[in-house]
Amino acid sequence: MRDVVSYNAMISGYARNAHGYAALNLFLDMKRICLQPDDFTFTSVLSGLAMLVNDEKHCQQFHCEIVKSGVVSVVSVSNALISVYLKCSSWSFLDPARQLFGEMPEKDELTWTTVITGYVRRGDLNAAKEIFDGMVKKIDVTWNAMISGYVHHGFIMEAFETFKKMFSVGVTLDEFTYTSMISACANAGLLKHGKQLHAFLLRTDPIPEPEWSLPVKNALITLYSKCEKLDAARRVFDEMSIRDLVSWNAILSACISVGHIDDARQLFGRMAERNLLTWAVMISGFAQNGCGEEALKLLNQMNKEGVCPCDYAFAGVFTACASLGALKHGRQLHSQLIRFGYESSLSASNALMTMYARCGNVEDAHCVFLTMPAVDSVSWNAMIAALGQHGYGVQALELFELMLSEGILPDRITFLTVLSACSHAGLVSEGCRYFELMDSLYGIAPGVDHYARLIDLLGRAGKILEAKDVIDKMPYEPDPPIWEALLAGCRIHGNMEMGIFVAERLFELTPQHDGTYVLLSNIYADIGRWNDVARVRQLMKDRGVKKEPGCSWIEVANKVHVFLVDDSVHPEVQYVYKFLEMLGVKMKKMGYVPDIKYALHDVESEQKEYSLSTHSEKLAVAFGLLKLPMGATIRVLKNLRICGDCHTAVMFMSKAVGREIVVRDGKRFHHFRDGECSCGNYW
DNA sequence: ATAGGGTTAG
Repeated sequence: MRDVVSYNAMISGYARNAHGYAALNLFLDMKRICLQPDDFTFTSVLSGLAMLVNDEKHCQQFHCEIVKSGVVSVVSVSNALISVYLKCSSWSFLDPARQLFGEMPEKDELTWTTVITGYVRRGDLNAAKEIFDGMVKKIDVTWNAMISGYVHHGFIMEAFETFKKMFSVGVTLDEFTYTSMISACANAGLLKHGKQLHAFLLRTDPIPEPEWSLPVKNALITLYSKCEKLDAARRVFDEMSIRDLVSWNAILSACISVGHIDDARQLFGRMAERNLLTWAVMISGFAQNGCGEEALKLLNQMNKEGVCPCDYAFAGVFTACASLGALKHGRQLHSQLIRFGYESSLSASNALMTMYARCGNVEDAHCVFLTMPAVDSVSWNAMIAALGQHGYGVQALELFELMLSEGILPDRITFLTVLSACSHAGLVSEGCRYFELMDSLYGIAPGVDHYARLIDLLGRAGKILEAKDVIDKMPYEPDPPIWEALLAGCRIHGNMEMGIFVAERLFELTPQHDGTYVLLSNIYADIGRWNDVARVRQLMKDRGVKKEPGCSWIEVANKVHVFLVDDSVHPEVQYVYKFLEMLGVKMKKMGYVPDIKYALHDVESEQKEYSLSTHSEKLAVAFGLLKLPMGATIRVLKNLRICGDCHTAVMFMSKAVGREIVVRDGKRFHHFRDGECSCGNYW
């Protein structure tokens, strides 16, 4: 015969196995045959319902039933009811839970802890804390729940305070406590504290190290990884006797974050099991480390293996397309993104914006920005940066002001992009003003990287002495980017004396960096001191410094064509040379004079002109003119900064052929149209 | 009732 006891057994069996509705049906069944449910029945059905998401209707129904049945004073029943209330996503369900909690004549640890974790999960740490403080007999789970709540919501100080208190009142720390605290240290980059926890765990924990739970060790991998201690992370990983997917993903992202892409590739290959996270990490890892093609291939492989890419994977491939300048490919992926239904994904859209911008297409970037259903500070920063890189300094600042007026607080990245935007557009006084405001109004202390932008801004504008003055007074030791910015200013404005001084500093700091030699020799070349040019070149040779070869590329018919200086590899390069020769005649008639001083070599003038005319950017532009359909914008990408002569030449080309030409160099974008460049010769 | 792995902006 079916009696209450047998129903209860079945219901609790269903509930334990997450069959909430099956449990519910049995309960209704009981009522149909007029069996009176008891407190155990209610507890079981409710715990089944708690496993379902967001069943608000049954929640309220049960509340009434329970009150009618008179079992509301049974602690386990009320506990279960509270827990179901707290699983509902709507805020209006907090109040009945809270009220029930207040009305309970008797509460146990579970009651308190359930309510606390309910609030923690909603991110209301203050409410959680209030209840926590009112709890007299706190158990370890309660402490751990509070700590993990603080950690998850970024309240590191509070997590530490709670941890200290827990320790001082003599509650035994368990692996939950350690895991949360170690991950707190990882998030905040607190290596010292993290290491102390690790050591403390080794010294005092009764559980021997090999038997520590996986989460503790996984958290340790992340701790060392986030603190840039790859060796330590690797050691933890290698010494684990059992590893799960989380361990593998953790060590994988550890390798990627320090740029060890070969190790990452190898680990990825060795993984017996992968999930969406694995793929996404690997794809963006490739993208960030200059392996764009591999990132794209991996997305294909993912599809082939029947794994549906998540939005993070898309963010990764957009980053890849951005660095490759693969606009067509990026567009195709954009439509795939929409087909997969991720168009409102924040991270994918942010990456998408940058993809369009870095492929030379600010308009589409702006379009993405405007149509995003929700934006965050990353989106604002990306759009401001896009405008700045393309030389639209005024628009960048307007957007920045709009951001402020919408109440979005700028962060340190925002100011980096704002300062660059000013620098590219020659907005000196504006840049200086924002630099001041950064600290005084927004409380962001400028970092050495902000100073480098300021130096760049002043240096480009010819305010070399002011820039030097800033360096002398700033609260940092000048690092190479600071000196490089100043040297570039000296180069533009022909300040030889300061240039030599700065070059000396750089020779001390980074003797292997080719840029210093190139800039210094250009300074000498500007004023015709060919002996010094030769001396610098010799110095380079003696020290074994190789100049990074210039290379440019262009996408034609979904294929990327790469050109090197004096290219002889590209199958159609001979046509390109011929075309350039013809075009050169027309350009010279229009007034183009090759600027020979940009050649590094001190050779005969005629040869100089020849060697200049074969810079990779000219080849790529010419190839685009030959191959792309009439009227299409030519988009060329270059690894180094565009040379002065090429810049002039492309201006003339744009006029001679009546085409728009966009060149992305190592620093920024140049939009050539009708003989002019968007940078206003200011780059 | 409590724990571990990710993304996008420079």
